[in-house]
Amino acid sequence: MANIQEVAQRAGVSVATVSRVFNNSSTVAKKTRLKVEQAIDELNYEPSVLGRNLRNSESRLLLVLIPSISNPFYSDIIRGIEDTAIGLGYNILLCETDSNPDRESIYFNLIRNRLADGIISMDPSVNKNKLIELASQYPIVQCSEFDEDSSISYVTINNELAAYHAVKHLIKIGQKKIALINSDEKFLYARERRRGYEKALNEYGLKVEADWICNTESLDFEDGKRAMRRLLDLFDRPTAVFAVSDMLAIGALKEVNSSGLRVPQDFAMIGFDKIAFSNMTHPTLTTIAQPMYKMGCISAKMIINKIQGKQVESIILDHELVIREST
Amino acid sequence: MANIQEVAQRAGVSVATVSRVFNNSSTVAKKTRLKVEQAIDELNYEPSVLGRNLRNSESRLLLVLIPSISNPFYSDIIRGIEDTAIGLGYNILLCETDSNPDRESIYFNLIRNRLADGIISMDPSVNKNKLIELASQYPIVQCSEFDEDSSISYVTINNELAAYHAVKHLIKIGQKKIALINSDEKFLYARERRRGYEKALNEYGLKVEADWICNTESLDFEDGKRAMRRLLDLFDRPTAVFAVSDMLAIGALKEVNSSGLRVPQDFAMIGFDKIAFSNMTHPTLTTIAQPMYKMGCISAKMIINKIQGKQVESIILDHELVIREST
DNA sequence: TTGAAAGCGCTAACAC
DNA sequence: GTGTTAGCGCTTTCAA
Repeated sequence: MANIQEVAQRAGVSVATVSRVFNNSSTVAKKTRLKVEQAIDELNYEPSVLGRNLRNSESRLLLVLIPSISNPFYSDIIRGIEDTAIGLGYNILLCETDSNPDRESIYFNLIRNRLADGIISMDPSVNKNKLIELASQYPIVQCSEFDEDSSISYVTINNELAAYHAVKHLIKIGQKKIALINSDEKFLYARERRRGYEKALNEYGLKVEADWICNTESLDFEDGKRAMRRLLDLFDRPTAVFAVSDMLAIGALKEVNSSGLRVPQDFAMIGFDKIAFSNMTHPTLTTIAQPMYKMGCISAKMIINKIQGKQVESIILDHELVIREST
Repeated sequence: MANIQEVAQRAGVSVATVSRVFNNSSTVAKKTRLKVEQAIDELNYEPSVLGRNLRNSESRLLLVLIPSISNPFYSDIIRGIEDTAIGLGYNILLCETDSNPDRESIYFNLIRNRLADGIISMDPSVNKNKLIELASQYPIVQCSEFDEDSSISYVTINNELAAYHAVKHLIKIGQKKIALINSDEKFLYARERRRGYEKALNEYGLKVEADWICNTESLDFEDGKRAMRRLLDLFDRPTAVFAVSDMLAIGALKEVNSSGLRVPQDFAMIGFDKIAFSNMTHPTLTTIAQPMYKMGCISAKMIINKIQGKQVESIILDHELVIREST
């Protein structure tokens, strides 16, 4: 593969001129530019990002940390990030952390190695202290997840209000015995969504039953199934469930279906996230939509602004109730 | 962030010695090594990958091209690639091409820019000629997809045989009217799976009905639904379907469910891929499992061998029939 | 066992 | 408008 030297030689100019042509520096005569462009074509030349980045100490690469790419929740966010970042001349390194601290440090080192210019983190169980420490030296933003007490900028939704709307919808369609399938409340969003759930119940004079609140270990289909099993085994069964994630709701739905109850006639179900699958279940799932694509776009814009030294502010976006067959 | 210079200064040695310590060169005295290691610790030094790579003209980065991260088919493969690659000192750049040639060239340029050392492509609709041209200059392997007439190494399964097994399973459980929901036959795997379908029918004296073969535009849920709708509207309806992808099968299943037919009593369904979601449907989906994780591991090993100049050979792996509720 | 120095490919400051 | 050259951070030869 040709380098800038050979192009310069072939075009009969200096390397500086070749560089100027590539960077659209205006101070190149048309004739010279033409000569150079021809040489570039002939040699099929592409500048080495390595050389350029070393010189400029930037890589134009963004790290995107996610726990698992198999979680469809992240698809649209990532598309938003990619579209925005590529438009602004940055490329994306998708990093699957598996919520594993070792995996995570590998990726953290990538930014300390200057192989990436910034990080967008969507990992809720990220090593908090390390992230905060890193954020004091390098550009970092959080998307969807965030820490209340750190100064890392974020983009997210109002989880409490969204949960409140979900539960209120169940109440409005006549449900009185509403259970909550929540994830581990070590996560901020889980605590917030629980608050929203309780707020709606209180507002309509419904009692919060401890038995009707399940906490799952993770957000998998199986967790949803298990939680639903537990609820159906209760003496005083609920007749509706608000699950804090569609995957949990889909697991719960599967369990309800298997038990012979009909949805929505005998049982109502509402999820959270509006993942693509939530429209493929039988029946389709009512859910809360987060503006994922937009969240991705904004977080990309945010991190790039931060990299370029601009001031950035955290943003809270609106959610939307999507009513489908399950309620 | 400290650089090698500062570490050398602090340790009272030359930069060459610091480099030796970092690269485990044996020719460093214990005492010197200790001094250097202390300086490294104190300054919290991490070598710049940019500098190192420029010098060595390697990046230890692998590109993984996939059409869409939201397709769960790729999850396990990618996990296999990651586990293997990270173990061998390489990091992964996940590239979503959206099957968009423009997107694709961005990533192709990354390797021409020496920002990546090799490519694992899983994109079936990749610009074939460009990929072949690139493969003549850079290390490239194909995973799952491949071209019969190119010399690019690949790892895949025997698609014809797998389809044959799927259809044979339907026949064995008494099905006689078996439809095929296939994707676009511009893809090699689609042509191969069709051959397997026809072979099984022929072997058991069942006629191949043109009406019972649907080709879909892409592999989405909606395509499966549409295809199933068409089949159910036929005067002479099939009573079983082999879909060449779980997503298509799940769409078809949804349509069957909605039409009031019961699965598996009135209608049998078999998919392909064993994506996680195929176990979450109602009823759960019988499917053909590809050894995805293993495919990932092998393709990673393969590309790294290729990068290191070793000879590599294409591999065909075994598949497995997973019988669940839908048949 | 260690150091000096060249050079990987590029950009930008400076000179002409 | 263009060329010369220093230097980004590192590894590796060569010499001591």
